[in-house]
Parts: sequence; structure tokens; C-alpha cells
Amino acid sequence: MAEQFTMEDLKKRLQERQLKMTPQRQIVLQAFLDHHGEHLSAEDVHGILRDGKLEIGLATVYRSLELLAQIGILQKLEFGDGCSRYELNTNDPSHQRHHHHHLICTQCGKVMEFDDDMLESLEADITAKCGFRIHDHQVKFFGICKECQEKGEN
Amino acid sequence: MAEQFTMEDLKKRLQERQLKMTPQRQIVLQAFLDHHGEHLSAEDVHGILRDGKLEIGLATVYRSLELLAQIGILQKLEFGDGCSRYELNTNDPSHQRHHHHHLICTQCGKVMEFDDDMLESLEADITAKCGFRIHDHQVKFFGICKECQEKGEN
DNA sequence: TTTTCTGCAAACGATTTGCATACAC
DNA sequence: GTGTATGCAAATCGTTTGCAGAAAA
Repeated sequence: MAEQFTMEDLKKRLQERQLKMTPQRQIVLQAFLDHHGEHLSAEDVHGILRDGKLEIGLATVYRSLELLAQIGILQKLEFGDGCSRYELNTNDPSHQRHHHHHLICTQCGKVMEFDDDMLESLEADITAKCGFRIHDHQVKFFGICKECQEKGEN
Repeated sequence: MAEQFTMEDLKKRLQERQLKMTPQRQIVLQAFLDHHGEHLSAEDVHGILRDGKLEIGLATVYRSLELLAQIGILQKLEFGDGCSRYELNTNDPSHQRHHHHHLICTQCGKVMEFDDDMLESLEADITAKCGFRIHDHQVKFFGICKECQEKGEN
């Protein structure tokens, strides 16, 4: 079963790599825990923390996001809106990756999610044919969301 | 059968939209025809044209790339290397999209391609469940390419 | 105490924009 | 001729970096 990351998980992963547990790294993770399921940019995180009266330098936000992605707690995403976004990974003890794809509406820009693990067979196929050892995949679908379709019918 | 775009295709698509056929737009398309299968950035295209003694402003390259993508001749790609890249679409008269996925080596940064049209069933599934009308998809696989695996074994 | 981290401000690089001129139609 | 496109340079915006001081281990 997929679970959420805790501060303890963060501490453990940092210690394993001789990295330090700092309040800044904690509050960046906290922002994602408080905004579960959202795709936050560095500016988003900075604003969320600022609103919560938690001061942090923007450069530190950038550094923390990259670090949290490197140690597997966050996933870096590119939706083509001019900035990198991140989402919380699932903390799955069985090491099974839990995948969802992103549905990007080309009209209103909304990003929805769709759960699916159907690409594993495709990955096996690619490895067999190309010798490419796959660690991860990202799938983006572009189209028009239900709401925009309904608006367009008027 | 998938075919290449020609200058006539470009002219036709421009005229359909009251846009003008200019030498700059032609040479940008020509750069992609001469570098079939490559993923070119704005700087790449600018350099290719400059090497061919074809002067063009960098801003015009950016504007042409965006325009060619909008009229369906190019496909915009994001590989997370800090710049947008474009590749030539296939000009398929039967309107069947011809898909390939990108395999990105996280070690050497090389981008390979893998032909596959297996996501159509997944698209139908998404449309049925979410009412999202899909126009296109992009799939990126991250992993280690064959060569980097062999180097790592030493 | 030693090493790493933070915050600030400056630097950076890709991309966009304003505007006068040039060109396609 | 009319409206659009180009080229240039300046502006913009997300992101990175150098460095001195602060904090974790």
C-alpha cells in the first residue's frame, strides 16, 4: 500500500547520504504534504511558506526541490508552462512504483491525473529490443477537458 | 504511409491561415528537412542556418518554430535540458498519427527513439472514464542506455 | 570544530517584446 | 498599398552561483 512520506523518512534519507536535516528542508517537504496532489513550482512553494509566515530564501527553495527530487521524495515535472514543477512521490515500501499520467488541457491549461500501470509491458519490450534499462517514465496526454468541451458547445 | 513535409505543404498551411510565406520560414523548415530525426533547439537551427550562410535573426527563429508547431509541421519537445526542442512531424495524409517515444539516458543525456502505437487503447480508456478528448500524447522513458551500461561494467 | 547549508545579490541563459524598417500579397 | 514579418536590442523571467555568515553534526 502506498503511504505518505514523513519527516522521519526525510531525516533517514538525508543521513544515509551525509546530508543535514535543516528546518528549510523540512518546511519545503511540509508544503507538499499540506498540498497533496498538487504540482508546485518553486515560486508556489515560496509563496505557500511565506503565507504561513515561514521565511525562506528562494534560492534555498530551488536547492531543496532539486535535492528532494534527487533523494526520491519529489518527482520533477515539465508541463511546458515555463517552469519546473514537482509533486510528492508515493512512499511505497514494496518498491513498486505507482504511476499516474498527466492529462493537460491545451485550452485552459488544467492538469488532471489518471492512474495506470499499463506501461510495464511496454518497458519490457523496449528493454528487450534496445537494451535500454528503464528506471522511470513520464506520460503526458494533450487534449480538451470535459469542461472546455462543454463550454465550446455553447 | 508517412511522408515528409514539402515547401508546398508549408505554403498551403500558411495560406489557409492568412499567413505569409517568407524565406525565413522556408529555411527554418529546410533545416529540419536536412536534419531529419534530430531534436533541434532554436540555437541549433540558428547555427545550422548560419553555417549554411543563411542569415536570420534569432528572434525570428523562435517565432518561426512556434508558428511551425502551431500549424502542425513541428512537434515541441521538452527533455529537461533547459531549452525547448522541436522535431519534424510526419505528414500523414490518412491523418493517423505516427508515434514514437523518447528514451532519455539519465547518464549521458542521449535521446533515442522507439516506435510504438500501443497507447491508443489507453487513450480510449481515458476518454471513457474522464471525458477528456485526447489529441496527442508524449511519452518519455528515463533510464540507462546500452552504451552507458557497458561502460559501467568496467 | 568541521563541514554543510542558507540568504542575498549578482550573474546567467533561454525566450519574449517594442519598435522601426522591409517585405509578401 | 496594406498588413504582416523581420531584425535588432532591450527587457523579462526562471534558475543558478559566489560568497560570507549561520547552523547542523
